[in-house]
Amino acid sequence: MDTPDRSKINTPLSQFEDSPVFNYISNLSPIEPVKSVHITQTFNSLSFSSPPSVFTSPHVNCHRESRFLRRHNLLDASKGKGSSEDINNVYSCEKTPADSTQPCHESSEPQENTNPNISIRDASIEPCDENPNISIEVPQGLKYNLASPGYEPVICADEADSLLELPGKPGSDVSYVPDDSEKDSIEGEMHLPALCQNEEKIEGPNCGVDDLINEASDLLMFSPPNMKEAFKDINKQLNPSTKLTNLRTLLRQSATNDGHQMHIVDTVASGSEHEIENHPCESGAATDTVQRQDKHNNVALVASNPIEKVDDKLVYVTHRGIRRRCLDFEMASVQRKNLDGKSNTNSSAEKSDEMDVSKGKQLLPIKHSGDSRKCVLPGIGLHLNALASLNDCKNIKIETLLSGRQPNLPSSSSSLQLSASQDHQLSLVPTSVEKDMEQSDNEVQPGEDCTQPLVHMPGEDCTQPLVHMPGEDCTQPLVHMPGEDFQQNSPKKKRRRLEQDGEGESCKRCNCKKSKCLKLYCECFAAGVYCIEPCSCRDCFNKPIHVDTVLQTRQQIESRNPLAFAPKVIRSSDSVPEIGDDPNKTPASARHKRGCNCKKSSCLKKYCECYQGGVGCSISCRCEGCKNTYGRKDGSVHSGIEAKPEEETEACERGVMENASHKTETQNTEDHLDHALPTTPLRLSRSLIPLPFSSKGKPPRSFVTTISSSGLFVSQKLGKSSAPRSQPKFEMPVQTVPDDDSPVTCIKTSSPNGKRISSPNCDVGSSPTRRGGRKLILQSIPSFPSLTPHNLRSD
DNA sequence: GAGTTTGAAACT
DNA sequence: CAGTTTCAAACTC
Repeated sequence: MDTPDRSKINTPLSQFEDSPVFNYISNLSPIEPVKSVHITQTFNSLSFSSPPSVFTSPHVNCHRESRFLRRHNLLDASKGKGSSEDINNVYSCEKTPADSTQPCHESSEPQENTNPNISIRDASIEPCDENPNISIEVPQGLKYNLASPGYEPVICADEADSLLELPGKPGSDVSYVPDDSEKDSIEGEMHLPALCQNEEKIEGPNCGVDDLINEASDLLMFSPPNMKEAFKDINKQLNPSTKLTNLRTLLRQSATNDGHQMHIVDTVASGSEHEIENHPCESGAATDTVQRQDKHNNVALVASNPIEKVDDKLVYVTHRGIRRRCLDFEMASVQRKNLDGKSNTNSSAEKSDEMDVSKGKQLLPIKHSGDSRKCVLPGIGLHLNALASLNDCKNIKIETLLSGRQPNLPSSSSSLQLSASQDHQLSLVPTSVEKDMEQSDNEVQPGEDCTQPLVHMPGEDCTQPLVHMPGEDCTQPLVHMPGEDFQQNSPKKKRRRLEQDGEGESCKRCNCKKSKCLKLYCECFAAGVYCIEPCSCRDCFNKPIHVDTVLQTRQQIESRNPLAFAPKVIRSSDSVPEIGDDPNKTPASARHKRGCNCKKSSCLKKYCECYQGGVGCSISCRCEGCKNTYGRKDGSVHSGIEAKPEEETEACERGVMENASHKTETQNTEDHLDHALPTTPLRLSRSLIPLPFSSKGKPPRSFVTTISSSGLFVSQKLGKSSAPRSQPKFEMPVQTVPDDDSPVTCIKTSSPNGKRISSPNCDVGSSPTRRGGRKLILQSIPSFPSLTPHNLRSD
């Protein structure tokens, strides 16, 4: 693949050089010509792909997440194929990411984050978000290229700078690359004009270069592999052509910087692709390295790319979509990396891997996080898991707070039906989540065990690794990743540890033997998450491969009980304690949706879902001899959460307490940091929460809710600040506001009898439910812009 | 690690 | 809707 392209590229370049036009352009700004060409290709591919991706079914989401694969595929595709829809999707996704990176918004993040990791995360994350939004965004990307000048030359320039000068070089390369892509002659034309415009605007000395660089970087983002080739060719050609002094300088810089650029670009574009990034980084060292990288990348891509096989695709995609899946997917890469790292000294490729590890420690982790997140998003669409996992991760890190977002995920998943609207929602959710995640990750890493994140990254399963990492052996995830079956790992121990830590729940690990992980017995499935390696389940169908089965099963279950996947615990207090109180008579801030039915555990053990969720029992509970430390059914314990400490004797409680303290601390810190970092969102997302909104949480709602939820969380933070919560499972009320609220209220309202309320009806609207809705709504309203819809709904 | 307890989920 | 069974987590040893 590469070879032919290179040859192609070379010829065009030489031609350009010879042409007077080329000279003229070079004089003005060497980049321009290149850009025009390059852009055209990129856009073309992107533009075409993007729209489909957006509208595509849930799978699309997954694809989005699987940027790596996509990229790889894209690369391959661009070189040779580029036929499959998936590929197109990938492109679109990539585009969006790239675009995102380019655009001031996205780019700003990377820039802002001095830490490579952060930048990467953001980049990776952003794309996902954007993707969802996307349908439109893709066009934006195009627009950007075309209209980019208008879009914000200044910002772009800044971004470009932030991206590094490297991009500039790459950009040149990129431009060449497009040339290579003979495909888009037409597009090329289109782009050219745009480029011209850009150039004109750019005409400013600095601006021109920066812009070019930016664009180039963008291009690179889109097609890293091409970039490499382009670089090679460019270097060769450029060097010969003395005319392009600027280019030379750029190239020289690029030689040193390439690695950085590549990293950035790759990270941003691919998000997850360690491999790619690594390669680029290595390549940065020397052009030769670039070639190697190209090969290496290809290899990696091939290996990693599941796309080749449909099943593989699904798997990978889903994985990305889902943390766990990401683990699998990434695991392979990780293993590779690890292997490379170990043996790496020899091969450049290996070096690249090492680069990832060493250099990238920051990057990798970030990337991983980002990837995982990304994956999550897709996963979300397919399965709630992703979200949950994300949340889990966040929770793990922060462990504190909020729960909020997962619900959204579930809802989306619950809907399963992937309507365009849903997609959008999904996209939205992910974005917020991702941001949060990113933030959290960023923050967390530093604060926590940075090492862990690094470790995780590879596997990423944010859920576990993150959790484990800190306390346990971060390495485990890696180990698992490789492919093992979690079975080997003792899930119980892990769970216990996690639980003790206080947040084990976030990382769901099941041990199902007969349910095939397709029933609510399975925690993973119930949480809307795919089973991961750590799981010791048997005959597990709760895997990306069996997406269809999972979805169908979910639908069936939801048909029976719309709230089946809804978060079991609702926290009213988090966002707005006061509001939360309403629903329940019980003091506890949060309430279990259905309420427990404990008879022997006195609601003092994890057998009790309320206790397990860190919430007090409510009227809806039918428990006997309730002694729930978080709040008794009779309401004796008012501040259930606060009360916890009293009775809590269990390690879990301890963990909770600790977590709570940590949470409070983290929250406080985060709150302070919120401005700088999106920590808040992170918290939210991390908060755990699993997922479950689905129940009724219809995807669309989740959408809205998610957005609003973030706001809610924010408000919560501000309002409550520290109230520690130990709610592993719960999701959050706020986010779910619409959905959850109804259910919650229903629960509460219905609960009087003491019987569980399945409450499908409740959602609709019993008066009581309205209350819950109101509360939630109120909370959400302030926080989010999107509130309007909610309000309307609530109304 | 194996076995028991527990309560939710699923089934009738 | 109630009762029973199934299931897997939680817990104990």
